[in-house]
Amino acid sequence: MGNEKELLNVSKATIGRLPAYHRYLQEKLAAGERTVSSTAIAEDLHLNAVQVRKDLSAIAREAGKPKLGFAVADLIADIDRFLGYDNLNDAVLVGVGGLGSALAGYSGFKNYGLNIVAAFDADPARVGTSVGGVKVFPAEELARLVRRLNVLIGIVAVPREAAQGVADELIKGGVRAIWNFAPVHLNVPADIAVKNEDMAASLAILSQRLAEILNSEK
Amino acid sequence: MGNEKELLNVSKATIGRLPAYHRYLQEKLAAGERTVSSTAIAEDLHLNAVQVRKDLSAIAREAGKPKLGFAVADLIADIDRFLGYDNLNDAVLVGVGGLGSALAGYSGFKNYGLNIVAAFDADPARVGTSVGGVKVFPAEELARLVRRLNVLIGIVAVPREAAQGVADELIKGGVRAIWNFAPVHLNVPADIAVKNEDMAASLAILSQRLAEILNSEK
DNA sequence: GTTCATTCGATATTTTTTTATCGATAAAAT
DNA sequence: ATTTTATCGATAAAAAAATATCGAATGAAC
Repeated sequence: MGNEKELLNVSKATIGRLPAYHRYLQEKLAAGERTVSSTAIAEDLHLNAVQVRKDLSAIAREAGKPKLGFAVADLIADIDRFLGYDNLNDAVLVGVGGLGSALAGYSGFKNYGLNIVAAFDADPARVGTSVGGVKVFPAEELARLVRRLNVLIGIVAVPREAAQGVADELIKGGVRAIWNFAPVHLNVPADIAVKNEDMAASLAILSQRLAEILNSEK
Repeated sequence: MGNEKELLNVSKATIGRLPAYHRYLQEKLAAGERTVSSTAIAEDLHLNAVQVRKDLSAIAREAGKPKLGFAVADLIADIDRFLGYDNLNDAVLVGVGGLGSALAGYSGFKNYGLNIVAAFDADPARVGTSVGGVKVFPAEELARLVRRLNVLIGIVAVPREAAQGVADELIKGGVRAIWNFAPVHLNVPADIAVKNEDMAASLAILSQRLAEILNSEK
C-alpha cells in the first residue's frame, strides 16, 4: 500500500471532513457538474474556503485549476482511494436489537468500505435468523468465529451492561478496531482502536449550539 | 439562566468530552467510590491528566483536593447542570424505520435531557402506531404540529432522499436545531444548528486508526 | 489581444487545543 | 510533629487547526 506518506500529513480533523466532501461531491456529480470551486464547497458546507483547499490538496492527485476549481469526479476517486472506500473491510456486528438491526440493514456501509460478514446475539430467538442479509450466530461463538473469519473490526451494538464483555470477546478473537455504539466507556489495551459513537456527546454539542443561537438572538 | 459566562469559557472540545466523564463518574459512583483523581480518569479514559483537570475545572463548582482528587457526586451534578441534563428539552423524531425506532426506543435519552414528544412518518402503515412509547403522526402534519407543540429540536432519521424536505418542514414549524442521522448534507439557514451524526466520518477515523496500528506493528 | 474577475497554492498569522512544568497543599505514613 | 507523596491549580510551552493575505494563473468578457 502506497499511502504511508499520506497517512502522516493528513490531520484527523481533515479525515473527519472527507466523508462530507464525498457526499457533497456526489451530489454535484449527479447534478451534472464537472468542476467545483473551494469557494462554493465552503459556502454550501459552512466551512472556510482555505480550509477546504487545504483538505482537498492533502488528498488530491490533480491540483485545482484557477477560475475552474477542482474536477468533481477526480476528487471523488481521490477520497475513495484515501479512505479505502474501494476495498472492503470485513466486520462483525454484535447485537441485533433495535440499533443493531438498523445498522445491519443499512446497505450504505458498503459504500464506505465496510462489509458486515456476520452478526451475533445472546438471544436464542434471534440466533439463526437473518438481519439485513447478515446471518445471526450465537454469542458463545463470537471469539472463535471472529478468529476463523479473520475479521479486524467489531461493531458493538449491545446494551450497556453487556458491552465490556463483548469487547473482551472481540479482542480475544483478534479484532483490532471496535466501533462502539453502547453508551459506556470500554476498557481495552492501548493497541486496540476504539471509536465511540457517542450520541450523548453529539447531543451535548447540538444543545450548546442551540443555546448559543437562542441566546444571541435576544 | 446563570451560565452565560460558562458558555464562553468552555471549549467545544471540552463539551464533547463531558458526557464521557459523566458516564465514567457514574460507574465510579456505582462502585462506591467517593473521590477520583484526574490522574485516574486520564489513565482509564486514555486522556491527558492536565486536560482532564482543565475540563473539569471549567465546569466544576468545587475545586479538587490535593491527594484526594474530585468528589464524584459533585462532579456528576456539575456536568448535569452544565449540560442541562436536569431539564428536559422536547424534540420530535421524523422517520420511524429501523434507525428511527431504535432511537425512539432508547430510553437513555431522557438521561441526556432529551424528551421525544412525537414521531412522524410518511408511511401510512406506521402512522397511528406507537414506537417506544412515542405516537407516530402523518408526515403532512409535521410543520403544523411542531409549531403547536413549540418544539425546538428535530431528529431526522429518514432515508437520504427525504432528508432535505423534512429539514425544510421542521424549520417551517419553528425548529432551531436539527440532529441529522441521514447521510446527506442539509441546506439550512445560518441561524439553525445542525449536528450531523456522521457515521461515515466516524468510520473513516476508526479505519485510519486501525491502519496506523497495523502499520506501526510491522 | 487586453482586461477583468475568479480561483488557486503558498506562506504567514491567529486561534484553539493539548501537553509540560512547577510550586503549593493536604492526606497519609513514619 | 515531621516527612513523604499524591494531587491540585496556574502558568508556560508546544502542537494542531483554522483563517487571512497575496502573488500567480487562467478562463471568460470585452
